[in-house]
Amino acid sequence: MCPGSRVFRLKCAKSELRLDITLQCGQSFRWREISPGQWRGIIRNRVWTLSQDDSHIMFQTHSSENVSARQTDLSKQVSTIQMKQKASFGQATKRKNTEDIKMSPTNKRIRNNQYTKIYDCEINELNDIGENKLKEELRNYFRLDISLESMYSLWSKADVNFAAVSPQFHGVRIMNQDAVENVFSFICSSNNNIQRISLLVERLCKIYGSPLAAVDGITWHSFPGVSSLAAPGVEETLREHGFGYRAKYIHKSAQMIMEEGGDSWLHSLRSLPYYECHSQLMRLPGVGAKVSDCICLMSMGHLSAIPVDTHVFQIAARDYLPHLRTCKTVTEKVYHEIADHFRNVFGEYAGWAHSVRQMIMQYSNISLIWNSVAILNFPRYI
DNA sequence: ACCCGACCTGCTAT
DNA sequence: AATAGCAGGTCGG
Repeated sequence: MCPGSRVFRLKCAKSELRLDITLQCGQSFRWREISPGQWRGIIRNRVWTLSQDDSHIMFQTHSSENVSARQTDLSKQVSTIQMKQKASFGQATKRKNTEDIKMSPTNKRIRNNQYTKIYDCEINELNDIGENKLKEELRNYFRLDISLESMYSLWSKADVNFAAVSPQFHGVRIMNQDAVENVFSFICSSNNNIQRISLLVERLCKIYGSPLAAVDGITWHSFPGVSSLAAPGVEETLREHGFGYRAKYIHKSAQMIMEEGGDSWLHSLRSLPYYECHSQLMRLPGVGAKVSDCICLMSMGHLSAIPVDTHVFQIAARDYLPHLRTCKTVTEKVYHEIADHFRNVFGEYAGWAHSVRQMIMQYSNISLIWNSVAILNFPRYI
């Protein structure tokens, strides 16, 4: 572990949580394996490092105390200007943002590293967080209040395929993610691969997020607020940064969320019944049925939501619903038929069960491609 | 109601 | 060395 901040232990059997698959299976796109068995990422605007043994999760959090002190006056100026721009999104002109885009790579590098000083005071206030509160955040993020062992045995009874693949892969969890991060990450996911999704999400944070802490020389940024993604010029900027057609979706969705009432509107969807939540999210540009279900499942607390992607469609047609083999495309009707089928099979936590099965299958396949003898590792990103 | 092509980008496999 | 093919989709005709 990185020296400087204290390492805590949270009692948690490995059969209840397996970090490697859970963190790298395409739920969240911001976790990195910084050394074997050691993961670093962000929960609730704090940088965490996690590892585990058979009985405990070891964790530590990182604050900007660790940010190296090198900072020039120039970069301070740059960052102050940037902050002002961010703060006054309402009055920000398109031209200001265009200037932003055209910054030289050097200036960009300076800028990206250097909001830090400004945030020091805020972060230091956060330092006073007790061990118990951190543990609570961890429990909440991984939904540790739900016992997985009993769920696995339930799901194994419900589905022979689950029973077949699950024994070697206990502890795969659906995380309870931040809704804003979830929405925009999965807008990035359309017609895309995990490697590039991770890259885009990281880029989004670097451009529009704020620095949280520098750890081992790497500055970690918060996920951008909705208002900064709704600001003028965002689409153009994101296009220049390789987001392709998703740039428009991100910008328009951010604007729509702001019109509806911002974060509080998004969070209020949690309390709607699943189907209503699902259709409300689908109003956002770039959010179709599949992405909406990802969000329902991973950040809205609707654990019966089943994201049906092309892969799920193929498996469903092959192994469960043969009459769908002739379908050319996944229409809304077919989509719901597949989702409803798995909800009937698995019951209340169908989305979790189904995702675990998919992840395991995917994990196994990918590993087998990488090493034809043993199941070793998930591919590393970046 | 269903089907189809277009859409950005970057990595693979010919 | 160039180029089709494709990746956990979405949208509009």
